[in-house]
Amino acid sequence: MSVGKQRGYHHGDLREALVASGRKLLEEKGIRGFTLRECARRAEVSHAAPAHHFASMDDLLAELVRRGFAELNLAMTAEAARIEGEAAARLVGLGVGYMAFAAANPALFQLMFTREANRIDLKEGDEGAAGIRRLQAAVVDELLADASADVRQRMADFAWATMHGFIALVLEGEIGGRDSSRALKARGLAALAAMAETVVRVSRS
Amino acid sequence: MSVGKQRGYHHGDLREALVASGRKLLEEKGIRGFTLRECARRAEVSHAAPAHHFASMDDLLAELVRRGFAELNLAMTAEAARIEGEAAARLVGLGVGYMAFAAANPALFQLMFTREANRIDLKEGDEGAAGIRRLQAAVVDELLADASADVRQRMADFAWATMHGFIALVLEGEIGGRDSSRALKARGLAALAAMAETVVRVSRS
DNA sequence: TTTGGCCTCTTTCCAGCGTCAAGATATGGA
DNA sequence: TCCATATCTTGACGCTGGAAAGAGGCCAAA
Repeated sequence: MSVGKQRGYHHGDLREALVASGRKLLEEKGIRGFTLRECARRAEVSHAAPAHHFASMDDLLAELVRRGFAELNLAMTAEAARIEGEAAARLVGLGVGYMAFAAANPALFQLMFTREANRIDLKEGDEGAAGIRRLQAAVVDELLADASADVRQRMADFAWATMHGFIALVLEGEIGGRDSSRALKARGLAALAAMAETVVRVSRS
Repeated sequence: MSVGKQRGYHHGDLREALVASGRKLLEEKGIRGFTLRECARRAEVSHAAPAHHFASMDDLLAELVRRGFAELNLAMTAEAARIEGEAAARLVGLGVGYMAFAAANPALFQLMFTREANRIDLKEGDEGAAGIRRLQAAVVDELLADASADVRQRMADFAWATMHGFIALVLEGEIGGRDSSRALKARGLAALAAMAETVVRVSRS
């Protein structure tokens, strides 16, 4: 409903409208510039209306984070599926999907991974980043089928740390601040390649 | 002055007191729970007093970040200096210092590396994380003396990404959430070892 | 079709926030 | 000693998140 039409007393789908305006606002102003009242304003609704859909501002932020993880999962899965090659190539693919999502949604990504500093608690049933860990662990386990559980865990740590650290530093401008997008991608791929190579080497030892 | 003594109209060293109370408050409440008025309250001063020492709240936060980078630099330097071994061992040492600082100051560390999302701008002369990059680059260059500038840069990226990513994920509870401190350190050292080994391997090819 | 209950949204209010302006007070050099 | 200046307080403004109370529209049961 309501594309271009006048809306009456009821909004129609305020919850989704708040999620959409909230997400845009988060990217525009950063987490500290995020306000519930501005979200409501952009949804053309009174400042108290959101309370009927989200118990608090943190509740809306938690929903954004939840959807962010779902999308991140999708981005990684899609990129890995595009690759027909071996497990090592798929490991790189997961990293590419991870970085692509982060680059497209920098503020949301940073919020997803600084929930502690921002005191954002997910709901009970919400699994957070567990899906991402599972995606990676599956590929690492495939590469290290003969290794001990300990080695497999350590290589999964290492793989996640490398790809997470690289894009986190890029988002802060600490890596490749002046690089072209093209050059930056090359640097990212180089980091992912070094990571995958290390995992593969362990599998052969 | 003033340990246990009554203080008069003037505080004596309000600037340092605000930095101290601010840092504690940041760790206690997280970035979104940080308020200038609470800093002032803890320094036993009126809510408007900080304005004479910091132009704004962000100005105080920027000062905390600035000092954070200085301390991080020190922690890394000290840990690397403790090590008498080869460059590879010192590279691991830098990572140990990095992680130790982050673990001791989680909220500050996360703020230092999410300035973008938090819209914290450093002052003109402030070099931010450049010192950290230099520390790492020096060791990596030593290991890869014969390599091209491109390879050296990519290995520096890789080294920083791995150690940053690992501790960032630990702070979020994504890695080693249930581990003992001892087990967690072992996992961190394993990640650093895998990283250093990769850099060394490149130097031999 | 009418009616009554419920969900959605608005209005109003509160305390706390960052920041500014104006006034009070102490300090230290002339 | 005196006064300019730096430091701190008080009070005010508009903003925020949240609670409370009432108005408006929807829908199912009668």
